[in-house]
Amino acid sequence: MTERSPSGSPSLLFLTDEQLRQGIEAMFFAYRGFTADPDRILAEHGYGRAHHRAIHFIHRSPGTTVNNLLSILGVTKQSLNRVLRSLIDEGLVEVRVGTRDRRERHLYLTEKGAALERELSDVQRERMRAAYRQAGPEAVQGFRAVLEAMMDPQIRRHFRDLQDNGS
Amino acid sequence: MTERSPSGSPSLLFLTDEQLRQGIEAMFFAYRGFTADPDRILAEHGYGRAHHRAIHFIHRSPGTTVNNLLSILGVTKQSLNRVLRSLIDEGLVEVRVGTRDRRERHLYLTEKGAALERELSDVQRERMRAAYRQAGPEAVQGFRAVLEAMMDPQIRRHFRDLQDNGS
DNA sequence: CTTGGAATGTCAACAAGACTGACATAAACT
DNA sequence: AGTTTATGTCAGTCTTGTTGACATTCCAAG
Repeated sequence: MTERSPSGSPSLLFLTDEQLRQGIEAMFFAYRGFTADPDRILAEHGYGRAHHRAIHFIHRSPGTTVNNLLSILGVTKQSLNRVLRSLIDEGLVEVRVGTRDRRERHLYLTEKGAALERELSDVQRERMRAAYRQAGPEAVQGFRAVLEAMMDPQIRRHFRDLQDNGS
Repeated sequence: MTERSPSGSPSLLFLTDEQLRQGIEAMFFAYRGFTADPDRILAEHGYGRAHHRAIHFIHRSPGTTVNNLLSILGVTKQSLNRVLRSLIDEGLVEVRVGTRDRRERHLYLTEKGAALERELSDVQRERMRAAYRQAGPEAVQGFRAVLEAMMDPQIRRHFRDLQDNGS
Protein backbone atom coordinates (compact mmCIF):
# COMPACT_ATOMS: atom_id res chain seq x y z
CA MET A 1 0.00 0.00 0.00
CA THR A 2 2.73 2.43 0.88
CA GLU A 3 5.24 1.23 -1.69
CA ARG A 4 5.30 2.16 -5.31
CA SER A 5 7.30 0.97 -8.25
CA PRO A 6 10.46 2.85 -9.26
CA SER A 7 8.78 3.79 -12.51
CA GLY A 8 6.25 5.65 -10.43
CA SER A 9 3.27 3.50 -11.41
CA PRO A 10 0.40 3.66 -8.95
CA SER A 11 0.23 -0.10 -8.41
CA LEU A 12 -0.67 -1.28 -4.97
CA LEU A 13 2.34 -3.52 -4.73
CA PHE A 14 5.84 -3.12 -5.91
CA LEU A 15 7.06 -6.60 -6.68
CA THR A 16 10.41 -7.35 -8.19
CA ASP A 17 10.78 -10.18 -10.66
CA GLU A 18 12.85 -11.85 -8.00
CA GLN A 19 10.02 -11.75 -5.47
CA LEU A 20 7.60 -13.14 -8.02
CA ARG A 21 10.06 -15.85 -8.92
CA GLN A 22 10.27 -16.87 -5.30
CA GLY A 23 6.51 -17.14 -5.19
CA ILE A 24 6.63 -19.40 -8.23
CA GLU A 25 9.25 -21.64 -6.66
CA ALA A 26 7.38 -21.72 -3.36
CA MET A 27 4.30 -22.88 -5.22
CA PHE A 28 6.25 -25.63 -6.95
CA PHE A 29 7.96 -26.93 -3.83
CA ALA A 30 4.87 -26.62 -1.65
CA TYR A 31 2.76 -28.59 -4.07
CA ARG A 32 5.24 -31.43 -3.81
CA GLY A 33 4.89 -31.44 -0.04
CA PHE A 34 1.16 -31.14 -0.37
CA THR A 35 0.89 -34.37 -2.37
CA ALA A 36 3.68 -36.32 -0.70
CA ASP A 37 1.68 -37.96 2.10
CA PRO A 38 -1.30 -39.07 0.00
CA ASP A 39 1.07 -40.31 -2.71
CA ARG A 40 2.65 -42.70 -0.23
CA ILE A 41 -0.68 -44.11 0.88
CA LEU A 42 -1.98 -44.37 -2.65
CA ALA A 43 1.10 -46.29 -3.72
CA GLU A 44 0.49 -48.84 -0.97
CA HIS A 45 -3.00 -49.41 -2.34
CA GLY A 46 -1.89 -49.48 -5.95
CA TYR A 47 -3.57 -46.24 -6.87
CA GLY A 48 -2.36 -42.89 -8.16
CA ARG A 49 -3.20 -39.23 -7.82
CA ALA A 50 -5.94 -39.47 -10.39
CA HIS A 51 -7.77 -41.92 -8.13
CA HIS A 52 -7.30 -39.59 -5.20
CA ARG A 53 -8.87 -36.70 -7.06
CA ALA A 54 -11.87 -38.77 -8.11
CA ILE A 55 -12.35 -40.09 -4.58
CA HIS A 56 -12.01 -36.64 -3.10
CA PHE A 57 -14.66 -35.02 -5.25
CA ILE A 58 -17.07 -37.92 -5.05
CA HIS A 59 -16.79 -37.75 -1.28
CA ARG A 60 -17.28 -34.02 -1.46
CA SER A 61 -20.36 -34.15 -3.66
CA PRO A 62 -21.99 -37.56 -3.25
CA GLY A 63 -24.21 -38.42 -6.17
CA THR A 64 -22.30 -36.20 -8.58
CA THR A 65 -22.51 -37.19 -12.22
CA VAL A 66 -19.66 -38.21 -14.46
CA ASN A 67 -20.01 -35.05 -16.51
CA ASN A 68 -19.89 -32.88 -13.44
CA LEU A 69 -16.76 -34.65 -12.29
CA LEU A 70 -15.22 -34.20 -15.72
CA SER A 71 -15.63 -30.45 -15.65
CA ILE A 72 -14.17 -30.21 -12.16
CA LEU A 73 -11.20 -32.44 -12.85
CA GLY A 74 -10.49 -31.04 -16.29
CA VAL A 75 -9.57 -34.32 -17.95
CA THR A 76 -11.09 -36.28 -20.80
CA LYS A 77 -13.85 -38.77 -20.14
CA GLN A 78 -11.60 -41.57 -21.36
CA SER A 79 -9.01 -40.67 -18.79
CA LEU A 80 -11.54 -40.36 -16.00
CA ASN A 81 -13.29 -43.51 -17.09
CA ARG A 82 -10.18 -45.62 -16.71
CA VAL A 83 -9.76 -44.40 -13.14
CA LEU A 84 -13.44 -44.70 -12.33
CA ARG A 85 -13.60 -48.20 -13.75
CA SER A 86 -10.93 -49.49 -11.40
CA LEU A 87 -12.55 -47.78 -8.43
CA ILE A 88 -15.92 -49.31 -9.30
CA ASP A 89 -14.52 -52.76 -10.07
CA GLU A 90 -12.65 -52.81 -6.78
CA GLY A 91 -15.70 -51.72 -4.83
CA LEU A 92 -14.67 -48.24 -3.73
CA VAL A 93 -17.24 -46.39 -5.78
CA GLU A 94 -20.86 -47.23 -6.37
CA VAL A 95 -22.76 -46.15 -9.47
CA ARG A 96 -26.47 -45.48 -9.45
CA VAL A 97 -28.37 -44.78 -12.63
CA GLY A 98 -30.24 -41.50 -12.44
CA THR A 99 -33.93 -41.68 -11.65
CA ARG A 100 -35.01 -38.52 -13.44
CA ASP A 101 -32.49 -38.86 -16.26
CA ARG A 102 -31.46 -42.46 -16.61
CA ARG A 103 -28.48 -41.58 -18.82
CA GLU A 104 -26.73 -40.01 -15.91
CA ARG A 105 -24.59 -42.04 -13.56
CA HIS A 106 -24.50 -40.82 -10.00
CA LEU A 107 -21.37 -41.66 -8.08
CA TYR A 108 -21.07 -42.54 -4.39
CA LEU A 109 -18.30 -43.85 -2.21
CA THR A 110 -18.85 -47.26 -0.67
CA GLU A 111 -17.77 -47.93 2.91
CA LYS A 112 -14.46 -49.17 1.52
CA GLY A 113 -14.08 -46.06 -0.61
CA ALA A 114 -14.94 -43.80 2.28
CA ALA A 115 -12.32 -45.56 4.39
CA LEU A 116 -9.59 -44.79 1.86
CA GLU A 117 -10.86 -41.24 1.51
CA ARG A 118 -10.54 -40.81 5.26
CA GLU A 119 -7.05 -42.25 5.28
CA LEU A 120 -5.96 -39.88 2.52
CA SER A 121 -7.63 -36.75 3.77
CA ASP A 122 -6.45 -37.35 7.34
CA VAL A 123 -2.80 -37.03 6.38
CA GLN A 124 -3.40 -34.21 3.98
CA ARG A 125 -5.46 -32.22 6.43
CA GLU A 126 -2.83 -32.84 9.07
CA ARG A 127 -0.17 -31.31 6.90
CA MET A 128 -2.43 -28.41 6.07
CA ARG A 129 -3.24 -27.91 9.73
CA ALA A 130 0.43 -27.97 10.69
CA ALA A 131 1.29 -25.45 7.98
CA TYR A 132 -1.55 -23.17 9.06
CA ARG A 133 -0.49 -23.37 12.67
CA GLN A 134 3.12 -22.66 11.81
CA ALA A 135 2.22 -19.71 9.61
CA GLY A 136 -0.36 -18.16 11.90
CA PRO A 137 -3.99 -17.10 11.58
CA GLU A 138 -3.53 -14.03 9.40
CA ALA A 139 -1.39 -16.03 7.01
CA VAL A 140 -4.27 -18.40 6.35
CA GLN A 141 -6.45 -15.58 5.01
CA GLY A 142 -3.69 -14.42 2.71
CA PHE A 143 -2.91 -17.90 1.53
CA ARG A 144 -6.49 -18.52 0.56
CA ALA A 145 -6.86 -15.13 -1.10
CA VAL A 146 -3.81 -15.57 -3.32
CA LEU A 147 -4.72 -19.12 -4.28
CA GLU A 148 -8.21 -18.07 -5.30
CA ALA A 149 -6.82 -15.23 -7.34
CA MET A 150 -4.54 -17.65 -9.12
CA MET A 151 -7.34 -19.92 -10.36
CA ASP A 152 -8.83 -19.67 -13.80
CA PRO A 153 -12.20 -17.91 -13.57
CA GLN A 154 -14.30 -20.94 -14.51
CA ILE A 155 -12.53 -23.05 -11.92
CA ARG A 156 -12.98 -20.33 -9.33
CA ARG A 157 -16.71 -20.64 -9.84
CA HIS A 158 -16.51 -24.38 -9.31
CA PHE A 159 -14.46 -23.80 -6.21
CA ARG A 160 -16.96 -21.39 -4.73
CA ASP A 161 -19.85 -23.70 -5.55
CA LEU A 162 -18.14 -26.45 -3.62
CA GLN A 163 -17.62 -24.14 -0.68
CA ASP A 164 -21.28 -23.18 -0.59
CA ASN A 165 -22.42 -26.78 -0.64
CA GLY A 166 -19.81 -27.87 1.84
CA SER A 167 -20.85 -25.51 4.57
CA MET B 1 -4.51 -16.45 18.69
CA THR B 2 -7.70 -15.71 20.52
CA GLU B 3 -9.60 -18.76 19.40
CA ARG B 4 -9.39 -22.19 20.89
CA SER B 5 -10.78 -25.53 19.88
CA PRO B 6 -14.06 -26.73 21.39
CA SER B 7 -12.15 -29.52 23.11
CA GLY B 8 -10.26 -26.84 24.95
CA SER B 9 -6.86 -27.62 23.49
CA PRO B 10 -4.49 -24.68 23.51
CA SER B 11 -3.87 -24.66 19.75
CA LEU B 12 -3.35 -21.32 18.13
CA LEU B 13 -5.99 -21.91 15.51
CA PHE B 14 -9.29 -23.62 15.55
CA LEU B 15 -9.78 -25.06 12.11
CA THR B 16 -12.64 -27.26 11.12
CA ASP B 17 -12.09 -30.17 8.78
CA GLU B 18 -14.22 -28.24 6.33
CA GLN B 19 -11.89 -25.25 6.39
CA LEU B 20 -8.88 -27.48 5.90
CA ARG B 21 -10.61 -29.27 3.06
CA GLN B 22 -11.21 -25.94 1.36
CA GLY B 23 -7.53 -25.17 1.67
CA ILE B 24 -6.72 -28.48 0.04
CA GLU B 25 -9.07 -27.85 -2.85
CA ALA B 26 -7.80 -24.30 -3.25
CA MET B 27 -4.29 -25.70 -3.56
CA PHE B 28 -5.37 -28.19 -6.19
CA PHE B 29 -7.27 -25.69 -8.33
CA ALA B 30 -4.69 -22.95 -7.94
CA TYR B 31 -1.89 -25.21 -9.06
CA ARG B 32 -3.77 -25.88 -12.25
CA GLY B 33 -4.05 -22.17 -12.91
CA PHE B 34 -0.43 -21.73 -11.97
CA THR B 35 0.77 -24.13 -14.66
CA ALA B 36 -1.84 -23.37 -17.32
CA ASP B 37 -0.03 -20.53 -19.12
CA PRO B 38 3.40 -22.16 -19.33
CA ASP B 39 1.79 -25.44 -20.38
CA ARG B 40 0.31 -23.73 -23.41
CA ILE B 41 3.62 -22.24 -24.47
CA LEU B 42 5.51 -25.45 -23.82
CA ALA B 43 3.07 -27.40 -25.96
CA GLU B 44 3.72 -25.03 -28.88
CA HIS B 45 7.43 -25.78 -28.61
CA GLY B 46 6.93 -29.51 -28.15
CA TYR B 47 8.11 -29.52 -24.55
CA GLY B 48 6.47 -30.43 -21.26
CA ARG B 49 6.51 -29.38 -17.65
CA ALA B 50 9.61 -31.38 -16.97
CA HIS B 51 11.52 -29.24 -19.46
CA HIS B 52 10.15 -26.12 -17.85
CA ARG B 53 11.40 -27.17 -14.43
CA ALA B 54 14.87 -27.94 -15.75
CA ILE B 55 15.04 -24.65 -17.64
CA HIS B 56 13.80 -22.74 -14.64
CA PHE B 57 16.40 -24.04 -12.24
CA ILE B 58 19.27 -23.85 -14.72
CA HIS B 59 18.35 -20.23 -15.30
CA ARG B 60 18.13 -19.72 -11.59
CA SER B 61 21.50 -21.29 -10.82
CA PRO B 62 23.65 -21.11 -13.92
CA GLY B 63 26.44 -23.64 -13.86
CA THR B 64 24.57 -25.98 -11.57
CA THR B 65 25.54 -29.64 -11.82
CA VAL B 66 23.34 -32.54 -12.81
CA ASN B 67 23.42 -33.95 -9.29
CA ASN B 68 22.38 -30.65 -7.80
CA LEU B 69 19.49 -30.39 -10.22
CA LEU B 70 18.46 -33.94 -9.37
CA SER B 71 18.13 -33.20 -5.69
CA ILE B 72 16.14 -30.04 -6.33
CA LEU B 73 13.77 -31.62 -8.83
CA GLY B 74 13.36 -34.83 -6.89
CA VAL B 75 13.34 -37.14 -9.89
CA THR B 76 15.60 -39.96 -11.01
CA LYS B 77 18.64 -39.28 -13.14
CA GLN B 78 17.10 -41.32 -15.94
CA SER B 79 14.08 -39.11 -15.95
CA LEU B 80 16.08 -35.91 -15.82
CA ASN B 81 18.51 -37.17 -18.42
CA ARG B 82 15.78 -37.69 -20.98
CA VAL B 83 14.68 -34.11 -20.57
CA LEU B 84 18.18 -32.69 -20.43
CA ARG B 85 19.24 -34.61 -23.52
CA SER B 86 16.53 -33.06 -25.65
CA LEU B 87 17.30 -29.59 -24.32
CA ILE B 88 20.99 -30.04 -25.09
CA ASP B 89 20.42 -31.61 -28.51
CA GLU B 90 18.11 -28.78 -29.49
CA GLY B 91 20.53 -26.14 -28.33
CA LEU B 92 18.70 -24.69 -25.33
CA VAL B 93 21.17 -25.91 -22.74
CA GLU B 94 24.94 -25.90 -22.87
CA VAL B 95 27.09 -28.36 -20.93
CA ARG B 96 30.56 -27.52 -19.69
CA VAL B 97 32.83 -30.08 -18.10
CA GLY B 98 33.94 -29.00 -14.64
CA THR B 99 37.40 -27.50 -14.35
CA ARG B 100 38.14 -28.49 -10.78
CA ASP B 101 36.25 -31.80 -10.96
CA ARG B 102 36.06 -32.99 -14.53
CA ARG B 103 33.37 -35.54 -13.71
CA GLU B 104 30.86 -32.79 -13.13
CA ARG B 105 28.76 -31.32 -15.92
CA HIS B 106 27.84 -27.70 -15.42
CA LEU B 107 24.64 -26.57 -17.08
CA TYR B 108 23.92 -23.20 -18.69
CA LEU B 109 21.12 -21.83 -20.81
CA THR B 110 22.08 -20.78 -24.32
CA GLU B 111 20.59 -17.63 -25.83
CA LYS B 112 17.84 -19.81 -27.28
CA GLY B 113 17.23 -21.45 -23.90
CA ALA B 114 17.16 -18.11 -22.15
CA ALA B 115 14.63 -16.85 -24.67
CA LEU B 116 12.24 -19.70 -23.89
CA GLU B 117 12.84 -19.22 -20.19
CA ARG B 118 11.85 -15.59 -20.53
CA GLU B 119 8.75 -16.46 -22.49
CA LEU B 120 7.67 -18.96 -19.84
CA SER B 121 8.48 -16.92 -16.78
CA ASP B 122 6.89 -13.80 -18.23
CA VAL B 123 3.44 -15.36 -18.33
CA GLN B 124 3.87 -17.13 -15.03
CA ARG B 125 5.08 -14.02 -13.26
CA GLU B 126 2.25 -12.08 -14.81
CA ARG B 127 -0.28 -14.46 -13.32
CA MET B 128 1.49 -14.36 -9.97
CA ARG B 129 1.61 -10.58 -10.06
CA ALA B 130 -2.08 -10.36 -10.88
CA ALA B 131 -2.96 -12.76 -8.07
CA TYR B 132 -0.84 -10.79 -5.63
CA ARG B 133 -2.38 -7.53 -6.67
CA GLN B 134 -5.88 -8.93 -6.39
CA ALA B 135 -5.21 -10.44 -2.97
CA GLY B 136 -3.38 -7.47 -1.50
CA PRO B 137 -0.02 -6.92 0.20
CA GLU B 138 -0.73 -8.65 3.50
CA ALA B 139 -2.03 -11.69 1.67
CA VAL B 140 1.32 -12.15 -0.04
CA GLN B 141 3.08 -12.56 3.28
CA GLY B 142 0.58 -15.15 4.41
CA PHE B 143 0.66 -16.99 1.14
CA ARG B 144 4.41 -17.33 1.29
CA ALA B 145 4.38 -18.34 4.96
CA VAL B 146 1.88 -21.14 4.47
CA LEU B 147 3.59 -22.45 1.35
CA GLU B 148 6.94 -22.59 3.12
CA ALA B 149 5.38 -24.41 6.05
CA MET B 150 3.90 -26.95 3.69
CA MET B 151 7.24 -27.96 2.18
CA ASP B 152 9.19 -30.98 3.31
CA PRO B 153 12.09 -29.82 5.51
CA GLN B 154 14.84 -30.82 3.10
CA ILE B 155 13.13 -28.99 0.28
CA ARG B 156 12.63 -25.96 2.49
CA ARG B 157 16.38 -25.79 2.89
CA HIS B 158 16.82 -25.93 -0.88
CA PHE B 159 14.24 -23.23 -1.24
CA ARG B 160 15.96 -20.92 1.21
CA ASP B 161 19.33 -21.53 -0.40
CA LEU B 162 17.89 -20.43 -3.72
CA GLN B 163 16.47 -17.32 -2.12
CA ASP B 164 19.81 -16.38 -0.63
CA ASN B 165 21.59 -16.80 -3.94
CA GLY B 166 18.86 -15.06 -5.88
CA SER B 167 19.03 -11.86 -3.93
C1' DC C 1 -43.46 -40.88 -33.57
C1' DT C 2 -39.28 -39.91 -35.21
C1' DT C 3 -35.08 -37.84 -35.05
C1' DG C 4 -31.41 -35.04 -33.13
C1' DG C 5 -28.43 -34.41 -29.68
C1' DA C 6 -26.76 -35.21 -24.99
C1' DA C 7 -24.71 -38.38 -21.56
C1' DT C 8 -22.18 -42.18 -21.10
C1' DG C 9 -19.15 -46.11 -22.04
C1' DT C 10 -15.60 -48.42 -24.42
C1' DC C 11 -11.85 -49.77 -27.72
C1' DA C 12 -7.42 -48.68 -29.67
C1' DA C 13 -3.33 -46.19 -30.16
C1' DC C 14 -0.14 -43.03 -28.53
C1' DA C 15 2.97 -39.82 -25.68
C1' DA C 16 4.98 -37.67 -21.61
C1' DG C 17 7.05 -38.42 -17.66
C1' DA C 18 7.75 -40.86 -13.83
C1' DC C 19 9.87 -45.42 -12.00
C1' DT C 20 13.41 -49.65 -11.32
C1' DG C 21 17.38 -52.23 -12.41
C1' DA C 22 21.56 -52.99 -14.66
C1' DC C 23 25.69 -51.67 -16.64
C1' DA C 24 29.53 -48.42 -18.48
C1' DT C 25 32.85 -44.78 -18.11
C1' DA C 26 35.70 -41.44 -16.26
C1' DA C 27 37.65 -39.07 -12.60
C1' DA C 28 38.66 -38.33 -7.99
C1' DC C 29 39.78 -39.89 -3.48
C1' DT C 30 42.14 -42.94 -0.12
C1' DA D 1 45.22 -50.28 -6.66
C1' DG D 2 40.77 -50.20 -5.26
C1' DT D 3 36.62 -47.63 -4.05
C1' DT D 4 33.49 -44.08 -4.46
C1' DT D 5 31.30 -40.40 -7.03
C1' DA D 6 29.22 -38.18 -11.09
C1' DT D 7 27.26 -39.07 -15.03
C1' DG D 8 25.19 -41.44 -18.98
C1' DT D 9 22.53 -44.98 -21.14
C1' DC D 10 19.67 -49.16 -22.28
C1' DA D 11 15.57 -51.69 -21.41
C1' DG D 12 11.25 -52.30 -19.46
C1' DT D 13 7.12 -50.83 -16.75
C1' DC D 14 3.41 -47.81 -14.93
C1' DT D 15 0.24 -43.89 -14.51
C1' DT D 16 -2.06 -40.51 -16.55
C1' DG D 17 -2.98 -37.79 -19.92
C1' DT D 18 -4.26 -37.32 -25.13
C1' DT D 19 -7.17 -38.20 -29.87
C1' DG D 20 -10.35 -40.58 -32.70
C1' DA D 21 -13.98 -43.69 -33.55
C1' DC D 22 -18.09 -45.92 -32.48
C1' DA D 23 -22.19 -47.87 -29.63
C1' DT D 24 -25.90 -47.28 -26.46
C1' DT D 25 -29.36 -45.08 -24.08
C1' DC D 26 -32.72 -41.82 -23.67
C1' DC D 27 -34.68 -37.03 -23.19
C1' DA D 28 -36.92 -33.62 -25.79
C1' DA D 29 -38.30 -31.00 -29.79
C1' DG D 30 -40.46 -31.08 -34.13
